[in-house]
Amino acid sequence: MSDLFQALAHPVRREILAMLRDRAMSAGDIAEAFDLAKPTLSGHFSVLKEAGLITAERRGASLIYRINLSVAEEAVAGLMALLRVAPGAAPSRRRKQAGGVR
Amino acid sequence: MSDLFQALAHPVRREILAMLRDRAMSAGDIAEAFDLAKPTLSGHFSVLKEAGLITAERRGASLIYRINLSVAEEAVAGLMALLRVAPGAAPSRRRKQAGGVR
DNA sequence: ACTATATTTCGGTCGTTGCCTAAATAGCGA
DNA sequence: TCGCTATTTAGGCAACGACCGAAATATAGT
Repeated sequence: MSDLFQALAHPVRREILAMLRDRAMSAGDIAEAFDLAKPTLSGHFSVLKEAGLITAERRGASLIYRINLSVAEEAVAGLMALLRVAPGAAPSRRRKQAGGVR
Repeated sequence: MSDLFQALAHPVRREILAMLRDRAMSAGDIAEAFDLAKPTLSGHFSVLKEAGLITAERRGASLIYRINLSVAEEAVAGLMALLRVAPGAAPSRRRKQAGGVR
């Protein structure tokens, strides 16, 4: 779970996930979308793969990356569980929350 | 949005949010739950407050922290939008995803 | 005004992350 | 096998984040 949030913490990695959400792409194609060196992107791929958010498949000389939907959903579910917010929750209908201090 | 994910990236901060989800607590009370120095926790509070995830209210010499549900929901909504996963989504009913590479 | 309590701000250390260039690896076609 | 393309690994450096102890600030009570 911690790896998941860690992976999601970097804007470039989130953008990569958003791109892969549309379609599978090669490392090179993804890299072209950013103004960063290829090795830097490769490092980001590594973090995402380690977290399980993406998978790689070799196709010729290229590596095709795809998003792993089940893990992505796990991330969302984990965050919802942590904050205990309902899915389609409207502007917070004030679920029961113990007074605590006040 | 980036501040939100950044704030959620640290396990201690996530735990703080989970605690505050139950009830509002003073800085000291929260600090007691961790084996960390007070200044360290104070730094975490600062990050969470900056992200809008918590708010502080002074009560005597103490500072009472509360979670900000609407921002918490915004975080969940943001993650769902990024990954485009449905809320109660079962084990991924394979939404349409362009073939892209194959 | 002084003291005690609660919390933050300050200054510094240390490990990690993000980025780069250069070099290594992997696959493919001639 | 050689050469070409695609991508990763290695090495190094600057910036950042997390942590601590000490000092500063804020509030309340005496």
